[in-house]
Amino acid sequence: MIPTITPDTASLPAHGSEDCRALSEILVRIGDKWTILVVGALGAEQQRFNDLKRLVGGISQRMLSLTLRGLVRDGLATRTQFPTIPPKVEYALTPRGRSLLQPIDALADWARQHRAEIEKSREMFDDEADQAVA
Amino acid sequence: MIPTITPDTASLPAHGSEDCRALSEILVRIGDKWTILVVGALGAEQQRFNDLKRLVGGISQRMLSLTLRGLVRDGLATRTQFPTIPPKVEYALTPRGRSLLQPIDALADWARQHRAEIEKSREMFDDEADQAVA
DNA sequence: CGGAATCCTGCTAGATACTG
DNA sequence: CAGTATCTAGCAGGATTCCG
Repeated sequence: MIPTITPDTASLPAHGSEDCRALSEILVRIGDKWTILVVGALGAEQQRFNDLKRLVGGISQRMLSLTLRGLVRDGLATRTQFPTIPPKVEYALTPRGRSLLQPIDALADWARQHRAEIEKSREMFDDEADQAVA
Repeated sequence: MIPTITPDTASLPAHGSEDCRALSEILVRIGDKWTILVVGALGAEQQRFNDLKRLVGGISQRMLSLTLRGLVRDGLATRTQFPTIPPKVEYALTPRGRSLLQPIDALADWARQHRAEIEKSREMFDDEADQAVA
């Protein structure tokens, strides 16, 4: 029986190959188009729905709503609604949500350090591809 | 002019709000369904195409091919082909690719530490939703 | 203001078949 | 063995509309 790596039973050699499926799971969770940006927008302080919408430029109401509900569902954010008129709802990161900022920042650091090189690699790669065609 | 956070001009408050778009970029890069698993499979040592296909269970030839090409394009992996019959191609992480393993592992650690709690939060959230319906 | 419901569409990724 | 080419279904996500 050879152990395989699947999105459901993922493993990274660095950690042995039992159950790193956890990594795959959370990447599905935070690897989508908006979650990280919303978490970032919530990072400093709690925010109201439309403030978040403005802060995270380009997001639709639908996707902001879905993203926030996902965060709340996973206990990464809280939703507090005030029964005023007009209604007011505030979202904030939970301690668990804030703890996510650290590995996220590590990734962001890596991204900043390697962005230029990666961009250069891409150009080289694409240029070679063009030459191969010509 | 209020600065906004978009997938193209992303920012995390933790790092000031100029150009954390880099994070969003690399999340698009590694946040997909297969890249992390392939990087993980390449983590220990170089691998041949069909070995990777076996290692990363469930991936199609097409997606493995596309994923590998993306990694090579970004200078995260190398492709070495031997003009033998039958052909033999080996993929390996570059130093840059290996350096990615560290922030990835930080994320994996976070995932392992919080997986159970998140799972519990989800069940609670879903139960409450069910009650609301009933 | 803060959503939910509906509709519609482009792209992703799986399956299959073919090639050097 | 190591891919590419083609076709297609499903779904993510945008736009729009309506509601408390």
